[in-house]
Amino acid sequence: MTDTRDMTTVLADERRRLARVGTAERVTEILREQITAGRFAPGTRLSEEKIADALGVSRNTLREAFRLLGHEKLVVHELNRGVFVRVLTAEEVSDLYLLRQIVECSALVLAARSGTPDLTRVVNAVEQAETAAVEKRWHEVATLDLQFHQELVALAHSPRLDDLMRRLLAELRLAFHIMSSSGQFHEPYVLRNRNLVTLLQHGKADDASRELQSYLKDALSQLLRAFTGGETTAE
Amino acid sequence: MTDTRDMTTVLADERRRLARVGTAERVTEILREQITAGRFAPGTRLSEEKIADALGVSRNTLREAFRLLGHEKLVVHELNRGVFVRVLTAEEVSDLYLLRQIVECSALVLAARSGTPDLTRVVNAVEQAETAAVEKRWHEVATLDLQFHQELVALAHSPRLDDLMRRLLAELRLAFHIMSSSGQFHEPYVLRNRNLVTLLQHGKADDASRELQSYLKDALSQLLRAFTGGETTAE
DNA sequence: GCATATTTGTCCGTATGTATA
DNA sequence: CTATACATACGGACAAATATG
Repeated sequence: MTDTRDMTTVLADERRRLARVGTAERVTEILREQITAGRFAPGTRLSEEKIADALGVSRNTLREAFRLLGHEKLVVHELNRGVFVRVLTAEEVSDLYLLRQIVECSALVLAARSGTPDLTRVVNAVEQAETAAVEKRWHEVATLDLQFHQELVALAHSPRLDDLMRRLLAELRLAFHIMSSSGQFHEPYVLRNRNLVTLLQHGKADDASRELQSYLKDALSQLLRAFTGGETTAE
Repeated sequence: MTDTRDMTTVLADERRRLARVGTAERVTEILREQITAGRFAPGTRLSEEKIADALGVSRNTLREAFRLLGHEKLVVHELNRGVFVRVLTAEEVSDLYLLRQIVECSALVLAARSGTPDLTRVVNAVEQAETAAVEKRWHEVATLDLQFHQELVALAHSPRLDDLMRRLLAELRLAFHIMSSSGQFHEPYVLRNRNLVTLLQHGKADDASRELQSYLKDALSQLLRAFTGGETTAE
């Protein structure tokens, strides 16, 4: 068990081990990307045979990928019927926002509790979103808005909280895609994001937490209106 | 699409659909049970061939179960080396408790916010734990303690929060099994559980939340001492 | 450092069961 | 009710990586 190899060799080995992923994982990533990007609309059935064929992998491997996506709640698995891109109900979206509020607000409080947080990544996300909004690049605005919130949670330095937030946002993308113009949806929140940053920069974490709470409440209302109101078919 | 069947037939069909699960799911349940009960010690490698043979399922099916357990973080999957029962580090246990505190305390606040919560299930869990503790049935005490906390979260009526808590506790069991006497560990907390219930019964949800916070802080310290201190081999 | 045995990763063919037109 | 399409599960095969002596 004694390691006769020098440090660089060991690290190179580790790196290879971490970098290398199996086919199933790669397939999972591809499908996740397609789903969160909205290219597979919610409700779509994902045929085992067609996708396995298209990606050039066996059905066994694809099934492993489906299980993983099912656990991430991006697809639902109906026995003997196949997997479908998840269709969120209004209740589920509400529940998601409840959890989102808990996670994000807790993260802010935690971040402030352990000294002054480093806000550079958060600030970066807001600024990029601001310029993207000016240039009306809505798709980028949406992506950067979500990244902003991910960075907010990252301030708490908790791997598990980060992971939880990542999954939450992936699921929420499903909800956004139901709306016709998922891009503009995020636009008004860029301003409020900036506001949040300002509060944090002045050490007012509790105020930021409260503002974030009402912020998310508004966003949820807007989303729910899109659900109950017009059945705005995407694209 | 018109449904000529009567209501009871339709419901019976639905019921069957919900109840039936595939082999992979059943295998997952069996393994989860074995792992959380501590019969597979953390670090143990789970051989595909042996387990598939023992359970009478094919390797492909077992692998699907492994993926599911991996996503629940009960096992880790090392490429070309197999799956191992997860070994938690001290950092991971701390992080786990951080999330646990967020989830449980938030649940208490949420429960109080939406009217007076129904405490019957919570009370039940405490009382059963109390009698089990008197009779020194430590294994039951442990189970009931965890159930108590699950019921606490259930007060918030959030499916997602429930699910999150369930997974959290399953992972925590891995940590408990590292200690020599995981049973007695829970004993002092039965008293504090009763205390929490009393606070809730008097509508003092905020006080309960604060008490729970220091409660969990103590439990974590105790756990970490077991980690860094004696390498108490299980059994 | 090398050769070997073991184990996993991936794919295929097939038989069975299930859902739906 | 039948036929078709599809998912489920199995067992076998071989390649690739790992562990062992």
